[in-house]
Amino acid sequence: MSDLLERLRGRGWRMTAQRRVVAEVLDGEHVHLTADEVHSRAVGKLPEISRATVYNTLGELVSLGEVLEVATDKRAKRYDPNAHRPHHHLVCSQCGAIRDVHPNGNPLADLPDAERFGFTVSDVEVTYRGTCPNCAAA
Amino acid sequence: MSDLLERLRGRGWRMTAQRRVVAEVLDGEHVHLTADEVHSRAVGKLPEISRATVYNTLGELVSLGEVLEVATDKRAKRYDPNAHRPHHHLVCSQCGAIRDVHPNGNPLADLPDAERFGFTVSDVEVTYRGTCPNCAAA
DNA sequence: GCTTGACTTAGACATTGTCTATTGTAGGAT
DNA sequence: ATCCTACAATAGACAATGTCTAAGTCAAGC
Ligand SMILES: [Mn+2]
Ligand SMILES: [Mn+2]
Ligand SMILES: [Zn+2]
Ligand SMILES: [Zn+2]
Repeated sequence: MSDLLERLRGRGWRMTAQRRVVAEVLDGEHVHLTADEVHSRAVGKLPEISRATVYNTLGELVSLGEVLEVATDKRAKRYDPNAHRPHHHLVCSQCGAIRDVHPNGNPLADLPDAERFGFTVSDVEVTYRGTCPNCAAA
Repeated sequence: MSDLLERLRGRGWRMTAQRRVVAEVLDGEHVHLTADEVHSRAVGKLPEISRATVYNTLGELVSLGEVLEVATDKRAKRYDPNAHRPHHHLVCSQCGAIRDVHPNGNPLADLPDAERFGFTVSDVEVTYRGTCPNCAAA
């Protein structure tokens, strides 16, 4: 995720301790944290960071296209740093675990013209739901 | 939607004015209202109905499988009375208009085993995004 | 090292959702 | 028809999530 920091510097971002910490927290695979989860973890690394800064930074990262907002959970938005490799999500209905998945085919092509109601369709989001191995064992 | 009221009576529901009004508000095609939108419209028909009752009634309808919660909008849950005919959604990114759509194929079959991480996958939700004819004209 | 405008902060406020204690009533019993 | 009572509705407190503002701070260019 240091390449992210590079890109952001290139876009004129001031590199503050807060932004570095948010970027660190978002680093990794299958990361889909809520804003307050990002805040908690950020506080672990930089105790004085505020909620407002976390919300601001996440909002900026989304505007820049470096992070995606996903709605897999019907309560809070989740923030996904895996913005540069298109993918969908598989969610455990019991524990909420989320994995990135790459289905075959192109779901966009499966929407017939007759079902488009004159819309220009540009994007599709697929959420699979089920039970993860951990929850199935229990 | 009077068949809905019949089914609910069959399930032991007391028929109150409030529940009738919520059912009326949810009647129709392509209806995907937030709880507070349901409340506003219900107030138009029965001014003294409370927010709590609307939330309670919607929650019960969801538990009974008569209404679906959908997460097409990343802020509030939306309530969909079209629970008995499986479908997906097409959303205008600008004005938020939502249409029910029926894509070809079975997206569940498009998720390879290697991409299931040991989950038992039971359901899939597809959200198409684009621009509606109204917003395109403006 | 200054300066300055971008950044951070605390906390108020807004929206969405949940819960409880009290009051009301639908629908069966009489 | 009236009474009873368990179920339902209500007001409003509380919780969770998200937005905004005014004031203080500091990264980065000079
Ligand atoms: Mn993801
Ligand atoms: Mn629908
Ligand atoms: Zn699980
Ligand atoms: Zn539109």
